[in-house]
Amino acid sequence: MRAKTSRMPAVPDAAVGLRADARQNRDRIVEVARELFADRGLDVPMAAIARHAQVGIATLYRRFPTKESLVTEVFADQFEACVSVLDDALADPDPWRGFCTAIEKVCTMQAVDRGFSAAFIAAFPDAVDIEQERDRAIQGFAELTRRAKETGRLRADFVPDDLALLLMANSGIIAESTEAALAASRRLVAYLLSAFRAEQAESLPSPAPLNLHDVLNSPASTPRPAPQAGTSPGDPPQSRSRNR
Amino acid sequence: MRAKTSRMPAVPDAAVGLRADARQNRDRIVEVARELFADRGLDVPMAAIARHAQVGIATLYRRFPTKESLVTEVFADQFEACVSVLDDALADPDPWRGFCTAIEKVCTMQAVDRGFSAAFIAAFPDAVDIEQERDRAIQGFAELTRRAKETGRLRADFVPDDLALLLMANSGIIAESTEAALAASRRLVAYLLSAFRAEQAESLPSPAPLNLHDVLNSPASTPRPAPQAGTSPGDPPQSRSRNR
DNA sequence: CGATAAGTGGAGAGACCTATCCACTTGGCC
DNA sequence: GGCCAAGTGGATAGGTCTCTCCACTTATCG
Repeated sequence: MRAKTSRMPAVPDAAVGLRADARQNRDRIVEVARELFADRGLDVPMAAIARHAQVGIATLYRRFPTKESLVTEVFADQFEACVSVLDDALADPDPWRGFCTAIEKVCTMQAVDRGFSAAFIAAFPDAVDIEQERDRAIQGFAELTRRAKETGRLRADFVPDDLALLLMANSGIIAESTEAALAASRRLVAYLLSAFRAEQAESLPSPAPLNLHDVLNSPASTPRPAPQAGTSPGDPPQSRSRNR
Repeated sequence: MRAKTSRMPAVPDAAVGLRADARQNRDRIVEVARELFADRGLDVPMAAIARHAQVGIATLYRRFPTKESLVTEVFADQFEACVSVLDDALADPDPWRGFCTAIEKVCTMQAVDRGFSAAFIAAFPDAVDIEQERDRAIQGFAELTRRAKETGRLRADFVPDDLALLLMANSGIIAESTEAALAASRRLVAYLLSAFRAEQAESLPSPAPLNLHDVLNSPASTPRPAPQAGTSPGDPPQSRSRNR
């Protein structure tokens, strides 16, 4: 399975029939977008991306019809990196160590890259090939969890969905500077890994509050226009005459 | 110190010289705002708040010249509730138990109220009276930490600023439904409290990554216009002639 | 009861942001 | 070289949002 080496750009699939200059532009767009997303978060305006990539907005939008599609493309390989972190973890002869380092690595990636964190937690609503990877990742982590429990180092009442908990918690750690975020994330992860160890099995409250599948998929806090409490239906004017 | 009973509206200070009807409106605005913030987050439009409170936007803005001021007002007493949670904790004869329940309570408040969570983490840039309370809270928590360590139940390398870590992490736990968020938060807190116990003192990475004082004060992820990557200075057009 | 300061609603100014349109350019094949 | 499909930039439409302005209404006090 997965014959292709799968790592690095390797022609992003959608950039095949493009004219040379067009492709160069496309590449620069993605590159610039990745950088901007990383340190300003997902809500940098499309205009800023275009400007930094030195193309017109139109060009940007022809290549990526919607902002979401750009986000998806940009983070597709970041997600793949996560998957390969998991592969490494599964390959580790010591499952507990694999478990710990996998979590540490992914959380570091999250802490270092604002946009990645947001995109990761938020939405890959379409992204077909990602969807596949995602399921593989979930299964892989379940397997890793099982093995780690088998060694007796991971507490028995840990559930794979707790990873969702951890990822969301870690995503809350967003400091002014990247360094601070990284340090904070590291300490949080250290605390949590310590809590995951089998030794102190003080009973935990509920078994599975958040679903890992959802966290890695459902649309959530993406650039989407935000909850919207305005003119939307279900917001009746409610009479209460006064004045006039 | 703090002679006044301090709990419940008790005339919010700024609503003293108001005409009867005006004051009624003001109260309704705050009440409605609290509800909306709680379940839709801080970015409900001012218009929606005005509509629900059945006043014109102008009224809303005369009472609260800026959205931030409304947010501040709304969460001032919620913050006070936190402070009193801390007082309770300090009054507990068992410091470790006080420590745990204080954290549990505050995190529950955060999980149950989207807006509170955001406002808490985010910004009280002006709010003079809050500032005072905040310092008191920080000192109080430091004292609680000290006592809890003294009992030997809290690990020695815990630092008060770790509360900032915990609060930010907990704020990352925002699910679709409030119940899910609550359950998730509870489990996260349980994990973390377990990690805070003295027994497993596996060494932690860095001592103090986030500053509690900043987390409770500095402007951050408030409704503020968002990072802004657009026309702002330091975003040069960068020549790269092509076309035209 | 009336005068008047206090209070009010809603239109709209000014910023942003995503996304579209269209007249113009240019790479690449003959 | 020249043709033309492929590619391009910038103006702008259309949507939000916060906050301002001003002509009108009403509580309150003598």
